Amino acid sequence: MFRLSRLTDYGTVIMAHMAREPGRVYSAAELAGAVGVAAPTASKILKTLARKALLHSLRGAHGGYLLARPPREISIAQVIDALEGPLGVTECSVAAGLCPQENACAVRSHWQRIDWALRQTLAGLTLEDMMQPGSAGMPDRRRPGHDRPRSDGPG
Amino acid sequence: MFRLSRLTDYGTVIMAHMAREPGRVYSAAELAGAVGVAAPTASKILKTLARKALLHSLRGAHGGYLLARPPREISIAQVIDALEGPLGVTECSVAAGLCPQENACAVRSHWQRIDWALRQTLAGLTLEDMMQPGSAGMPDRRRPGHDRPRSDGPG
DNA sequence: TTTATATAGAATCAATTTAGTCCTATATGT
DNA sequence: ACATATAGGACTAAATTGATTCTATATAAA
Repeated sequence: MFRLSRLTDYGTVIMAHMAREPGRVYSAAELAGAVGVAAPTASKILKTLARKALLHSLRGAHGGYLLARPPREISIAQVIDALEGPLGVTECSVAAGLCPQENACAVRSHWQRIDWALRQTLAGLTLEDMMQPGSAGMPDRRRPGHDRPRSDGPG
Repeated sequence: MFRLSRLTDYGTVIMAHMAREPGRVYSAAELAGAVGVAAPTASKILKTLARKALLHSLRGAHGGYLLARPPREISIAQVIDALEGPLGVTECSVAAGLCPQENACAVRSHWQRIDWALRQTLAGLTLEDMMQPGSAGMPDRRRPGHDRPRSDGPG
């Protein structure tokens, strides 16, 4: 599937929601309601994000969570790292080689390049970007009709 | 983990191996040995790739598989599509209508854009590229997947 | 024609991963 | 003291994945 886990997906939505009022304290229950996930699930995600220092937490009555930094200083790459560990397209692109053959080694270096490109994309996208609806406010968007990339093959 | 499945990983290695002699017919058993995966596993991957028309298959004695097109005309994006379906970073970025929050969700369009960028990267990388050693030789190697033998035998 | 080889495809089984929930401890405002 | 809220871990259930097995079919060669 090549997918993020659903918890990570929720996490980005929660973070984007919080980014709309950066200084505010949100309780787990409130955020669960706002983004439409079950309370224990939201709570689990928030605990992880707090442990990874992307959120600050306040315990006790009227406690909750708030962004540890301004939205423009929190990247999607950081959120993904917090919720599912170092990103990598294949196991061997992260850990030591799995392939006994020369050509397999060649494959590995290409995966690593892909990882790098992907990381660049995700590291350049911040919560500030993510909280804007649609594609209107995208930092480096391409306009339709200009600069069309080559298509994906025989399709 | 944001990873390709291991079968897809094997698939790319198998395809890269086959790309070294594009016109040649390889049996499943031979390829299994060459890349170091169990024969039934290689077979399963090859069947799928053949069904998706990235390989041609020849049945019967001295049968096997060969690339359906020259290596430079087969992209990694195509291999991934064949082995794990349409790539997409999140569920909602691929299929509409799964998430009740869809209309209100600010992040969806951003995921779609990331999908697009990733696809461009993978569509631009062909088997011809993959079979060239990229940069570094690899210091250590290990056998893929099957260092954990399953005992299904007596007992 | 028979036999050995090899893929097609479905079904199955086991292991792992993920999602979701629950419980107890601790901190804080009223 | 009490109500509220997070911390952290343990636990269960479900989905996904990896790997195997079985039957059918096609082909080359004896």
